[in-house]
Amino acid sequence: MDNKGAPEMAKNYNPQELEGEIYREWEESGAFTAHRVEGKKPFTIVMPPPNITGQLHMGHAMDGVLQDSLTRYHRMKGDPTLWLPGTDHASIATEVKIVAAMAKEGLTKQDVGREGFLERAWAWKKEYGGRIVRQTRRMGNSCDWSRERFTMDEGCSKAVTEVFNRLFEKGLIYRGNRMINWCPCCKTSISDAEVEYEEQEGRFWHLLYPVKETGEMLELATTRPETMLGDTAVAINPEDERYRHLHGCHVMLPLTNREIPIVCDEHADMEKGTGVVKITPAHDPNDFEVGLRHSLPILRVFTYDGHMTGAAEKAEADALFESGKATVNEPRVFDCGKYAGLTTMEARKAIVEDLTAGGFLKSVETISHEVGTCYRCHTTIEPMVSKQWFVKMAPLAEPAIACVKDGRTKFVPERFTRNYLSWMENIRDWCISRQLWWGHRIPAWYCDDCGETIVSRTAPAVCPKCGGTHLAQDEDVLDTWFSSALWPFSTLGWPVDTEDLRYFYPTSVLVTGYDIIFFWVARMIFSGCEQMGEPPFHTVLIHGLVRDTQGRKMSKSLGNGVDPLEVIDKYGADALRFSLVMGVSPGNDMRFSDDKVESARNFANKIWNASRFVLMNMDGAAEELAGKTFSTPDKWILTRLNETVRQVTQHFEEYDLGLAAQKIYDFAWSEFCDWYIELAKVSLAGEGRAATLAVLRHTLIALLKMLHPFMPFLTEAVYRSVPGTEGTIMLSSWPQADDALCFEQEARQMEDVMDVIRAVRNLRAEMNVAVGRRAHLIVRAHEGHEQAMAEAGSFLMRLAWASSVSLMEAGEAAPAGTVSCVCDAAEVYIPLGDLVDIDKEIARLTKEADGTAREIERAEAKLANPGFTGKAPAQLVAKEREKLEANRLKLQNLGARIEELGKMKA
RNA sequence: GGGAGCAUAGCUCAGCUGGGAGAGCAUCUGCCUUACAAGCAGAGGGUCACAGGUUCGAGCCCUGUUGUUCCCACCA
Repeated sequence: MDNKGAPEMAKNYNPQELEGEIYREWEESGAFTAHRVEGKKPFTIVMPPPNITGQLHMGHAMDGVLQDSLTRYHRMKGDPTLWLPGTDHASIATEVKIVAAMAKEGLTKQDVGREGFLERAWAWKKEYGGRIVRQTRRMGNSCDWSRERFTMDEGCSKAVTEVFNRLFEKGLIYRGNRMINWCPCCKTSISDAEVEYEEQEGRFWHLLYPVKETGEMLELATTRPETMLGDTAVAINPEDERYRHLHGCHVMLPLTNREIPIVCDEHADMEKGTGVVKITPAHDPNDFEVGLRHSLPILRVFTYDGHMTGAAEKAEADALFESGKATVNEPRVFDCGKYAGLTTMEARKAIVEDLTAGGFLKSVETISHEVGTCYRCHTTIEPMVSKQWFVKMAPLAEPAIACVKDGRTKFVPERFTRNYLSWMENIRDWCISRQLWWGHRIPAWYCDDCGETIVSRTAPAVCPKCGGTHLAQDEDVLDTWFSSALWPFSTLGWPVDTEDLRYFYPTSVLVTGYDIIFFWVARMIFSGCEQMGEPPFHTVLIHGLVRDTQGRKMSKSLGNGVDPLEVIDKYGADALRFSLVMGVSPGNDMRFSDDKVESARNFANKIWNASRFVLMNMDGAAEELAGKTFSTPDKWILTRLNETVRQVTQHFEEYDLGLAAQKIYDFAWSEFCDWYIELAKVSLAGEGRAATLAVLRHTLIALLKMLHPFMPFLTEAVYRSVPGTEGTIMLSSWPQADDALCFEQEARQMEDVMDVIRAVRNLRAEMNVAVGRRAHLIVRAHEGHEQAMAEAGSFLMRLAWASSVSLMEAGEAAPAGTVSCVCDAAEVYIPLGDLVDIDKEIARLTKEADGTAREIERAEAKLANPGFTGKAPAQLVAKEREKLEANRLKLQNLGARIEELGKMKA
């Protein structure tokens, strides 16, 4: 790319004309492609792969902007930078969508079969994965598309198989009958992390179970009376004096006439209710544990699709036992008889009715309690005993805890560390098998002949145990998070020892929302520690959720989601990007509103026009700073720029992107545009033109560079038009703070002049003097500011709308018929003829004098305090003294002026 | 039951290791001043939730209270 001259620039920035073209050029030129440079430390981010369920939403947009900003910043700093993109097959979420889509055609999974279903799934992936990638491009994200991955591509699938085998070989993966969370709607198990608890109103049924030995009625309470058919015991606390006489006794389970034991178990809490609790090992996690401790039968009464079991289910289970294939903890099944086939809710109603009729219901109470629901479909979760694959977590959690505790992995903001640790420290085994079709099929085969389980990297031909050939692969697939857990290294080539893997792993920063710390971040950390020997990233940058204008979560069902593409169409990608970072702080939610995008768009336009001004004046020539003599405004803006570069860089280093954006915004608008460009108009007309052109160019370039990570398109478009620039701004160098371009003293002097200008503007506005009415200014410089004020004339003319400026000697009497303002560096008199009202003028100045007097009083009190002068930093005390002196002087000047006016009046 | 966040201008939010409170939007006034009306120059508007404490000094640190949001937890 050769950047030459300024093209005709439109009066308003028009992003639509530029963005697509610029992105194409970036991509075609290979600017996004990461290159390994031996000896240089890389900066790596792996993109949290969006689900291929649909399209990107605002949350993705923000997530992407943060990552792209960091990526672009590091690329400009010269780090070999890789941002690796990809998508996630999202097993359950996608399957649910496809099933719903098929339902519209009147088809079910069974209708099309596994093969047919997977065909549809891949077609879905092609369509929606492609859409997501297109959206990501439109956001301007500079990811390395040559390294794009998909969780189910060949490499990632190999990684999954490899990890499964390794963990199995180490005994960290096992299969067994355990209590799992069953979603009767999705018809699959889900992990603990996938259960969302919702507060629901429920009932508390107080039941009466007759004790066989004593004939008394034992009262207990339950929220789920329909589970009672599966009760295999009643528990009391061994310490409970109330029931000591019942140790070793039995109850007759109502409606079934089944005799079940009364067991003593710590689980029964004496403080709660009657201290008696029914035990249903097949349908309650606690009861399952109690059942294990007391070797109670596990009796299932629900089918996997939410109905009561009957004769058929019972026969099936019995056959399993008879064939000897039932494994440990395999549940028996109860034939619910008259309730068989009812849904659990129907059964509840019927059972409660029957209990009432039989005199077994004592009372009903309304309560509100937390109910577990499926995070995908929000159906109430049914705890079930089921044969599933699990990852043994305790050994894996250990190093994952250690690396966060010893700081090898840090959370930003830090408070999420505690969250992570408490989860990891209390982790339970992870149920990884899913009764779904879309996903990585579990690499386990079962021998029909001898029942052997074979876990293998490739499909075995014969059973290693019996030599039989009747092998069938496990029907289930893995939890979608099993493959995303490997993302930081599977995407770099693992298990193959690739150069990318060696160079880019561990990655630098992981950027994601706090809502998936448990699902994903935690699992990546323990997977990285286990497979790679070191955690997958050194920093986890956590951001909040994007909410709507009313603070609600954006969601499909509420219909309050905002499509990033629509916003881009209307305001441009840069405006959207900027609105998603400006003023947000790490870890906190933000509200999205059109107002924010609009103001970001306005900012983009401001930059565009400031650039237009600079380029117009440059007229194609690239003035350099070297050898120039700078004016005071030149030195001021260079000093301010220097400070801004320093601060912005620091904010980037600390991941405070919101503050970085804010600093750039303030500098660009309030200092560069509002002041420097206006001041520059003066010197551009005079002999300082070349120097000012050089400073304008220098400052503009630095500003564009700092802004580039947030507004890549605009800054690129302008940068190319700046004479003397080469190539793309993307690959230009990040600005450096430079002490040689720091002029503190002149900068202060400039601020003094700006003060005077503000005071005059203020005065004029207060007196309603139109800009068109130019006025003569008489300036009386205060001691030490004579030189500065002598030089300030031209600036006052232009920025304070003076017709002429004259200087007054210190001792000279103030002119009559003027209004005045008193600043630190000078006082200014403005003859405004008939606009001047001496009484009003006296009142105005008196008010200001009063304020100044109060200010002096405050400072005096502070300085009289030995605590302050003794303990506060010397610099601060000095500053306070300086301020006091200045105010004393000001008060004196104001007093003199008021007195003068008083005499004039008389 | 534990833990965390938030509470600052009318609204949405910033505020770095404590040293006289800021922005955007909205409101009001005056301006098409030759980069920009998507703009310019001004103005008004805050007991920084409440109560204590530490400190010479607290929006910021500590304790408690209230309100609010969220996370975790096997309260049958």
